[in-house]
Amino acid sequence: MCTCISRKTTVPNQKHLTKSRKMSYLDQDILSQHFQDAIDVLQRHSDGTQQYQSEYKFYDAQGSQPAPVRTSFGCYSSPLVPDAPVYNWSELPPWAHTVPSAALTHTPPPENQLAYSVFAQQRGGKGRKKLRLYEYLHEALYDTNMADSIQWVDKGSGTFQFVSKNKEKLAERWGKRKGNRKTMTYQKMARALRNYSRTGEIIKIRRKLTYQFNPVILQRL
DNA sequence: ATATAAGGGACGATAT
DNA sequence: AATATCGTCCCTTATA
Repeated sequence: MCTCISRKTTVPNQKHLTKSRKMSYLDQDILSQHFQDAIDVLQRHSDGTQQYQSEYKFYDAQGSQPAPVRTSFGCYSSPLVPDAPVYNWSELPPWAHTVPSAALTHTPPPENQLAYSVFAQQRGGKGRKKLRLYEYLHEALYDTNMADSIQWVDKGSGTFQFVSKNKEKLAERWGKRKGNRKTMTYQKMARALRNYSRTGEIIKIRRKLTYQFNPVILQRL
């Protein structure tokens, strides 16, 4: 009884006909990915997962303007990992044409909203905008209790990674935080993350469960 | 071959 | 009323 009605009437085999992506990774990609893996391991073994936590308070209300230094453009890959670029920008990343041009030339509405968002949260309580997913993720990345679910791969470049085993827990918390009706899952959360790839807040990089903040967004968080 | 991760279209829900 | 931002579902494709 009460079986869920199939909510959708999609034609299965027609929808995805248009997408025929050229996959077949280049050897270079695979190599860099393996390099990244190695470096990741090294990093964790050397300085652990939480590095300098104190100086990087999120949403800290001191001096409403942290004097943003946006000079890190032109090299999105981290200075900490010279040999293994976190992202292969030569492949025309999603925000190569959206973010830098938009964000740096004429400050689009999304950023204004973002600024407002952070501002509103600082004021707390009233007029507070809804928490955005990337804000939550950023917050979680600095939450030691979440370290088993999400962690930085390279803080400098804004690269982070979900932990396969506990990623559902993080998703669940996210859903509760938002007060969703149903349980949030990683799959659904990742769907939202994929939307970020279009808008540029966060992109997916070619490592398992690994994403990267847009530097512009990151420095405002 | 199987499991898991990733990608994305379509549409609903909710706050702004 | 319109839009932004997901949330939900569901299906395909890619990778390990």
